[in-house]
Parts: sequence; C-alpha cells; structure tokens
Amino acid sequence: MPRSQPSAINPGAPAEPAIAEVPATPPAATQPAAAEPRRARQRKRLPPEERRLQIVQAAVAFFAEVGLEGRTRDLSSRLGITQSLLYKYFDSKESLLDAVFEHVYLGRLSPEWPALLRDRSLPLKERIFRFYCEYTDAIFRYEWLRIFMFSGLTGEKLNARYFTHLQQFALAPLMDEIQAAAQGERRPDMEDIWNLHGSIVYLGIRKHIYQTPTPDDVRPVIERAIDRLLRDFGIETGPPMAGP
Amino acid sequence: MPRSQPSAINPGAPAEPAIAEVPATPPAATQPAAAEPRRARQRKRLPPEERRLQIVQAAVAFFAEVGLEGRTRDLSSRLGITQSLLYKYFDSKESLLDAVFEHVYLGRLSPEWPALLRDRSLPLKERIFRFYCEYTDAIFRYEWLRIFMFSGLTGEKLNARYFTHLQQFALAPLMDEIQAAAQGERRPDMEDIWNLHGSIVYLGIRKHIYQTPTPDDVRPVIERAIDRLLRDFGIETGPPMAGP
DNA sequence: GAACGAATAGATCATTTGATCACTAAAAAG
DNA sequence: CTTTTTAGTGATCAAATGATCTATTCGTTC
Repeated sequence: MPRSQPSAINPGAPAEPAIAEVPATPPAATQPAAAEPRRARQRKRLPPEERRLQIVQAAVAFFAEVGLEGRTRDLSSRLGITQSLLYKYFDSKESLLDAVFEHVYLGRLSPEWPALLRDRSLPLKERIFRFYCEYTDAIFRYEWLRIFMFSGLTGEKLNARYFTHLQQFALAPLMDEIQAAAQGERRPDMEDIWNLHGSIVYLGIRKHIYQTPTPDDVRPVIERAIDRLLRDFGIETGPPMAGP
Repeated sequence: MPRSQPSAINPGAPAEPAIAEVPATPPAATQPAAAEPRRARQRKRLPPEERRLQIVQAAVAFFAEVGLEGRTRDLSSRLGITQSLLYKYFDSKESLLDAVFEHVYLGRLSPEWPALLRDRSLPLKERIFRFYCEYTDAIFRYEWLRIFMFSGLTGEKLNARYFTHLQQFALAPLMDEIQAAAQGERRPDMEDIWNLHGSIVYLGIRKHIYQTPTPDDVRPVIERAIDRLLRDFGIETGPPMAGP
C-alpha cells in the first residue's frame, strides 16, 4: 500500500499554514513547464531562529493534518526546503515533534483563569461563561484539537500534562465555586463538572476531528449548557447574555 | 526514528485481544531460550472462514491500539502466523482495514432504538435513559472508540456513514420526542441534543482515548445529564432510577 | 495411505523513510 | 571586491515495510 499523498488524505483541511515569511515558492519539481530549463529552487537564507520557528509552525499544521506519522519529506516540500535541512535544526523527527508539542501547548492555558473563576464580585454564571468563551477561543483550533487527539491516542505525555493543568487551573476552581453557590441538597461533584466540560469540548471535536457541521457561533450553545448545570443546582442564571 | 514496538507505544492498553482459538503461542523469535533448539511454531490449520475471522478480530484490537499505520508484520506475529499468510486472506493492507471497519461497524447501532425512543407508553426519561445505557454499552469499547477516532482523524468514510445513521436512528427521534414533551417557551433544537450526546460520549473519550480515570458505572452520570436536559425544558423526570 | 490445500519458512523486491555527509552558494565582514 | 562563514542542497545509506513467490510441511478428508 503506497502511502497516499498527505494532501489527498484530508481534503477538508484548511488551506496552507499561515507563514508570512515564506513567499509560497512551490518546490521546483512541481510542473517544470516542459521546455523550460528546470529552474533551481530559489534558495532563501534565513537567520537560524527565524527558520526554526518557520519549521515548527509548518510542522504544527502539517502533523495536525496528516498525523504524527507524517513524513519529513512531505513536510519539507511544503516548506519549500530540502528534507535534510530539517536535520540541521532538529536531531531527529522525535525532537521535532517535541518542539511541535511545546509550540501548541504554550499559551494554551491562561494563568488568569483561576482568578477569573474565583472572582466573586462577578455573577457565577458570567465567570463561567467568560471562562468558556476564552477557553474555546484558545483550543477550538484545527491544529490544537487534532494534535491533542493524535497525541492522546498514541499515549504522548502532552495529554497527561495538559489534563493536570486543566484540572488545577479551571476545573477545580469551577467546582469549588459551584459547590459554594449550590442551593439544593445534592452537591456537585467532579463528574458534574466533567459533564459540562465534555458537552462543550465535544463541539470542537465535532468540528475539527469529525469535520461535521457546527454552529458558527458556539457561545449561545455554551451559555445554555452552563445555565442547565447551574439551574440544576438551584443557582440563579439571569437573562441570556450571548451578545457580541 | 526507528518505529517503536507497538507494545511500547501504548503500555496502558488492554492485555491481549480475546481470540479464543489461538493458544497464545508467542512468536518463535521471542526468547528462544539460549540452548533450546528453536522449536517450530505449532502450526494450526483452520477452515478459511474461521481463520479470516480470527485475523479480522485480531486486526481490530491491533489497529485500535497502535493506529491504522500499524505494521502487518507486528499483527501477524501477534496472531502467531506469518506475515505472508495475511495476504492469502486479504489483497492488501487496505482491504484488511476495510474488513476491520466493517467488523467494528456491524451491530453497533441497534435497529430497535427508534421504536424504543418513540414508545410513548414509557416515560420519556426512561426511554432516553435506556437508550443511552444500551448505546454506551455498545460503543464504550476500547476498540470501537479508538478505531472510530483514528478513522475520523484520517477522514475515513466510516465516520460519515456512522453519523448519518446515528442521526437517523437516535438523535432525530430523540429530538422529536423531547420537542413533543417540552413545556417551556424555548423549544429544543439539535444543538441541545448534541449537547446531551456529547456530554455522555465524552465519558468514553476520557476513558479510552485519553486513558484517564472515569467512574466504573456511568449510568448515574448519564441519568443526571438526561435529567438536566429534560428539566431545562420543563419535563418531569421522576425519582432516580440508576439501580442495577 | 494418498490427495488436497492450509500454513510455514524465508528469500526477495521495490519503495519508502529517517538520517548523514560532502559540497555549494548566499549573505555578511573586512 | 575578496574572503569568510554557514544556511541550504542533493546524493546516498541503512533499515523498514508492503507485497510476492517458491519450496516445503503437515493436518484433514476420502
């Protein structure tokens, strides 16, 4: 079974990675117009730091699309560079993948979320709503969701690390606050929180993993999910707030 | 990067595929005790149909664990057969994978669910609860969830087919019935149904994809999720029913 | 016990793929 | 302009991998 071209594997994937620096020079091998003397690939010499970043960004988009087993040759040809150049910047494919994990991981969890969630000067519903708006802004990305899923399936450490942080920075405060505000006799437990979380995250999974239609604006859906949970514990939710 | 052994990729994966017919004969290459004259693999002659089924079952477990790019040599060594024998039963790895998809797909969706969900002689909550108990019994399986996720990520047709059926056999009836029973002014839409569905399915994802701890018995969690949705639309839910 | 054919052993092929290396040329320094 | 530096190239290696083929072995059936 000859491996199919990556572009064929996932036709629905977003166009090209947004790498501003590269003037999309297609690899010379692509259609050297019959008579034309195959023009050599224009060699572009970049400062190492810049090139390295460019490679990592492209690698994020690439591995998100085709999976972690994507071939280094395909990645390099997307970048318009030679495969061997990759090895000037990374010792091995594995270390490139580590850089990819690092890159998608960084900045994904805001350190301000615990404070936001615990800020009792705001209504609980508003805090949770704002948190999930920011959260989904951060993770409902093609690259992030798919790399996270790929790495989850192959048991990469990325996921365990992420869940630990998520628990600490978001889910734990979330549960504390809902517990403190709960009115009825049943107290929320962590599974109630996971239930809310899952119902929201599943929106992203539908969109970026299964590539199924989802609402353009997820905020009203998120708001309703929050309302449902809060009301279940007798907490006032107030009027709808999903404006612009 | 030499490919790591499949057993090393996913140490948390369930032990061995349940293949009753194979007397777990480890591949001869594994530890032929120093002095011992390498004993020939015990040859087992099976009727073609049986062998084919055995291969497919093992392939399901195998690809679920290591991904669809798993190597045929590893699969065959798990089965205790030669790699070339696989090609006596399947033209190519691709056709083997097709058989795998077929196998995991079959019997996953019960044709009786629409009738169950629409049976108004039962309380709505009970219908939904029974449906999701059966549904999660069917799909909260290591093999199914992972193969479904792998094939979703690579854009396999399996997923589209499955979602079409799911919509038709379960989600559409579900929405109809909840709409019919709804009391408040807001009518449920499909996103409300997806919300319930996602919150439940996410339990399986946490367990089998991310391999994170989840409750042993998911039924109480499912019941609460259903209650929340129904109450949100003013529908009576009655006392808890999550017994044995 | 003879015939059939499932299964093995294992060599082998053509590609693919991660990785290496000696050389080349673009940019910067003098 | 010349020299120096090093980013980038193209050829190539070794191992892996899907697939094929031959000769042989042995369990089943008649």
